[in-house]
Amino acid sequence: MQQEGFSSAYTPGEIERRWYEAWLRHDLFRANPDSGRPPYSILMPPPNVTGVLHFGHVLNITLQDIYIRWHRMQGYEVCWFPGIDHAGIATQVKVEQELAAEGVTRHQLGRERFLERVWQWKERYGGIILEQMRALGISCDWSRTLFTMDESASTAVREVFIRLYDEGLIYRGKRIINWSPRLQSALSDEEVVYRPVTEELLVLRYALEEGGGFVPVATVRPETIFADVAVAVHPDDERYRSVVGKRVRVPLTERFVPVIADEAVDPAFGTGALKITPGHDAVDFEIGQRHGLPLLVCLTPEGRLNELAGPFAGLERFEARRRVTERLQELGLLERREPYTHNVGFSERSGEPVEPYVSNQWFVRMKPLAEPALQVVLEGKIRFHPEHWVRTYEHWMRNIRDWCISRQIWWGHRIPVYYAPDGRYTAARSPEEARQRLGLDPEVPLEQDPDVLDTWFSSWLWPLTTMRWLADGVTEETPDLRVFLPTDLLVTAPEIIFFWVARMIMATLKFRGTIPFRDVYFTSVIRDGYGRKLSKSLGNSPDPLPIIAKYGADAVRFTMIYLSPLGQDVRMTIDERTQDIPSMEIGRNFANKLWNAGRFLWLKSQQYGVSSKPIADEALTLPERWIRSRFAAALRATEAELRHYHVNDYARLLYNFVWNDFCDWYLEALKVLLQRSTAEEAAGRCRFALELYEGILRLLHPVMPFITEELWHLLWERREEEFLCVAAAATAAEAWHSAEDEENFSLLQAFIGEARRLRSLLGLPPQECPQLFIRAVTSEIIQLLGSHRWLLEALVPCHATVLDAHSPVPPRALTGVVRGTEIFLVPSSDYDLTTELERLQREIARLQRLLEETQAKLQNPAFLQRAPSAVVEREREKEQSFQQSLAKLHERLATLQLLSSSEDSHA
RNA sequence: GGGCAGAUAGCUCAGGUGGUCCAGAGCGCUUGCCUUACAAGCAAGAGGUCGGGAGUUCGACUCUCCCUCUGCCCA
Repeated sequence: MQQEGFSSAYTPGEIERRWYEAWLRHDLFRANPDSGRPPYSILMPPPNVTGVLHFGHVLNITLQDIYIRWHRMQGYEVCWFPGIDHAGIATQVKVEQELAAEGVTRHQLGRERFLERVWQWKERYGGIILEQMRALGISCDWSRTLFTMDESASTAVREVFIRLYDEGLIYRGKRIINWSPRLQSALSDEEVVYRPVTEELLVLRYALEEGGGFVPVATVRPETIFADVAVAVHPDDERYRSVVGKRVRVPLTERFVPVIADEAVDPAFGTGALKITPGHDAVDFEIGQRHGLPLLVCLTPEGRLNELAGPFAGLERFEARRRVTERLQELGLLERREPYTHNVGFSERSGEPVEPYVSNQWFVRMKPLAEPALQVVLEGKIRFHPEHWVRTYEHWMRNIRDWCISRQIWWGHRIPVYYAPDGRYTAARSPEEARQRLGLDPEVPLEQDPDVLDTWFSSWLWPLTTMRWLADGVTEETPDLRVFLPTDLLVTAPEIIFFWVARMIMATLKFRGTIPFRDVYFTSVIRDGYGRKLSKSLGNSPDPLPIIAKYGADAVRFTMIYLSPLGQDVRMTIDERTQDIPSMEIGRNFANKLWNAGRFLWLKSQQYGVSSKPIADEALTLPERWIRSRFAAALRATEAELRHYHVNDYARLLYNFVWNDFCDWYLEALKVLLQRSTAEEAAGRCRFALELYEGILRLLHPVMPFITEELWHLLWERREEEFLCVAAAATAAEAWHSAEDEENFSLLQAFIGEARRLRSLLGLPPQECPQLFIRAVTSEIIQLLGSHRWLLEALVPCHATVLDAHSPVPPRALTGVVRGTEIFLVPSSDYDLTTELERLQREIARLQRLLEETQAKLQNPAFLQRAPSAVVEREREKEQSFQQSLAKLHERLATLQLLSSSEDSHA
């Protein structure tokens, strides 16, 4: 394409923009359910419409893209469904903030106009995150993007509500729910976060009606006494046995309430006697129901005391607590007070403590839905990765509670329930249908429920709505549903296993009779250098876009994957001042390495030419056969790692293969090899190298799509409309694997390594070539080293001579032993032998220790008797090899000692 | 309070089914090098009683139990 652009450093920016644009222009990501190819599909967890890209997304999205791209190259018909979530409360809060800046409340604006504002806001800011994701190169099918408030999704939501309502699985009920006084809305259990708070535990005196004393009652919420309906003790509690059944007076009121006995009371807590306030506590609510107690409510939805509180009415709840406590003290009804730390629920969205509150809400009966959803996971029809999440899932599913789906906000799917003036109500698609269902005349006015549905009520239908199920309210079958459901993989954060994953399983089983996905990958949680979750408020959640701009999308993708082991959190040091992530250098350096390997091959191709066929197998040298065998192994291993969702191992494997095997050894060998070849051979070797390198690009494409696409075009004559993105995956022939070549080459590597070690002791400049003597013991080694002398000489570097076992060697030399074979490096005359003497002595001591350990084992009769014979045999071999090496080193030591003493005497 | 995960080199982490190279990588550090692609690099090196204790075993970083600490989820 444009080979003059092969610079010495990889510059990602322009390349990434160019290729993403080209992929989109050629419509490479659009799925065709009718292609007849085997399908592979993924549902993208829809980011919130209010969302901005953070590193959790980067990891999540990259993981999905890897699997999508990998399967695309394997020949699957791939479909990745993107979308956006309307994020009810989060979005409404954002827009209300905007209004607040203008000095307007949503109530002043009214429902209609407020919703218009939200839609305007959505048009302006919604989906920015999808734009941001494009910078990562994700290959999802943009033509299928769905917004959870789209007409089609909303229709399906309404139909599902009506179906469940008709089946009796959705009901309206009075329940204690989590109420946010600030949001004026119910919250789901999942929207409440618990934090330890130190408050005061008060012991109050509830006077016995008959006189003669008090029952001491412990509470942290004195302001709710106005709604007390009983005092409860444990049935076995001796202290209170005599008062059970009697009546006590609620302090500050004229009311008398019974003392009851209930198993739920913990006798060890406080005084063992609790006030029962069913209107303001979930446990009390249940106790109240068990004992048929009345229900009193003394707080308003705004969190202020109501008329039940008499003179305290109108006070805000925490102010009320102080005032009530004061008054109790004045009246001598406060026995004692002590600090008490307990967990208090806070609203995740608005931050204030939630108020347990009795109100009319809509619920989904979960038990019947949970049962089959648990089974498909326990039976392994859906597999979790890592597997341990199954236990958490099971625990939750077995203890599941009904799902409160109504929210007292305006932005969301309005509950399709209509109320008649006579108080009757029904779910319906329209007021007309509601009148019909209720048997009312057309002119009877109806009122629609003002509440909207929990955001997750649309999310749990995601596998269905993305594929257009009931998009028009009637059509149950679509091409996408037929081909792409069940999807193959879901990649998501573990914290939404209950909000989302579990409920999608329930909904898809319920409405489609199938599982929504086969594998679920729970991603790592990204943390900063201190182990804290990344969050905007902590200032430790950098914007990925500048980091992508700085290091390149491929580098960021690669680093994230490289650092993310399955089931383990990821720690990344973040520079809080510059918002930089230094570990991104891993990926950037690797990309640069890959780039330069390509540049090297390109330069060599220019120099030697490239033949149309690679060099014949018979003409291949050991380094070439070795790297081909290693490539075959890397290919097999990467596929296995990806299949097992060990993505970090996939990245590490390729990193090590490219860097250590391909660049450090094969390319270094190739430099020498090309010089030693005829022109024809050299062109064939270039061809061979290029084909191998192309295989590497194919292996790396799923994780580093841009740089691999660019190199794929730079190094070959490609037509404009050819893309690595849709090319076939790499392959390797069976015959490429050769254990013998791998063994022989690793032997050469060991010799080169030892020689380099000796060489570095001399501190020689690179041009200088010392003499290297190798005294080989077997003819195989003599043969191997003799025929690869050129490789040793180039890579050490040195002048090498291979000798047989009994040949003399120069007395002044540094010594090493590689698997029983001695090597000698001859230093220049001024080298101080004492350094070498000391080194030899250390080496001897080290081997001596090892020998002793081995011998200790071999002298242990229990070991000889019980250990498997193969293990014993190996120990014997070790013993022998240590002894041999020691003998040689001792011999050297003696020679050198003699030499150095004679040198001393000369001096 | 219930459940789960983890504790290995200064930092971040690898080390299925116990013996295999005196425990590995990257970064950082030390030394020498701008050596025919890459200083975002090359070569060599230092650095760990594998959280503590007990047990099982001929043998434990690897299995069991207890303890300590860290984090997460749920109530």
